[in-house]
Amino acid sequence: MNAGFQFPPNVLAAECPSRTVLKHLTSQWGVLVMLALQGGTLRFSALRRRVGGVSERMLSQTLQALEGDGLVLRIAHPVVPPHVEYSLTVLGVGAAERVGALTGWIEDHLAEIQAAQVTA
Amino acid sequence: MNAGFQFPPNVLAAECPSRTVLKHLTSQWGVLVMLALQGGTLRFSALRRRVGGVSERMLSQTLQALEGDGLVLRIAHPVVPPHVEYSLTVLGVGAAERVGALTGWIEDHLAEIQAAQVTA
DNA sequence: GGAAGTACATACATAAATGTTAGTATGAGA
DNA sequence: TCTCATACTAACATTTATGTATGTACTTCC
Repeated sequence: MNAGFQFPPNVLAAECPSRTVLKHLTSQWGVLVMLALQGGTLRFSALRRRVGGVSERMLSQTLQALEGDGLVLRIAHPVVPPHVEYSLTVLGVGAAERVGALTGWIEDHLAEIQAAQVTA
Repeated sequence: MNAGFQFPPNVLAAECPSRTVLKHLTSQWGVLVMLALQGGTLRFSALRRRVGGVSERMLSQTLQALEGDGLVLRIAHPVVPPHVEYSLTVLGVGAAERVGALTGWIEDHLAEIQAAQVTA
């Protein structure tokens, strides 16, 4: 059924397949896309406006990676001006919660961090 | 006191300073180092052995970034064969908890994710 | 005596991430 | 008619991340 991996999964192990998922989720744009989709379904261009600084290319690549991991659902309506909607899968909602907890923590403690930066 | 940033902090905004901290924490090695230090104080070489795949160069750079954000504490004992200890600061403990929640989630749901990858 | 371990820095080289520009097919609005 | 918006892809250029090799100063173990 599965290849010869070590179990249970451990991200600290270099060859653990969880590393790939970790990379997708913690990539610069991966984090932000998950966060943006936490607010609900969004179209490609709306997502692009929501995530400050993403290029179309990066957004599309990031979405494909997350879709490939089963975290994001892509629904394309075959209409003439393209209409595609992105949302979180059930699995994605769980991941987004943890990602959101991290970014939320950073936002809440940014002042303290900046104070530490000056002192150090 | 502070420059002309927008408040409150918002990672979805391209110019928000929280983006820098996010980058450090979600960098490939940043995540893993925080995780490794969750288990307690470690010396440089022990840390290197713990985090599968890091090179000395990356480990040292990562530690410096995290130290600069006030998340990691570095204590150097001025002895002849160098002896340096790394640990999480109070601030770092909070960050590590969120990072750990994310990596833990990934490890716990890796099977589901892999199933989705095959199907998709 | 020679090898190995410690905690790095520095220089160089390469791999990976990201950005920029242009292009596609078509409909709506000025 | 001309431009804009949509959701992309492909090609190319650049920046950033990461790896590799080497050196250091001194000590301990074989």
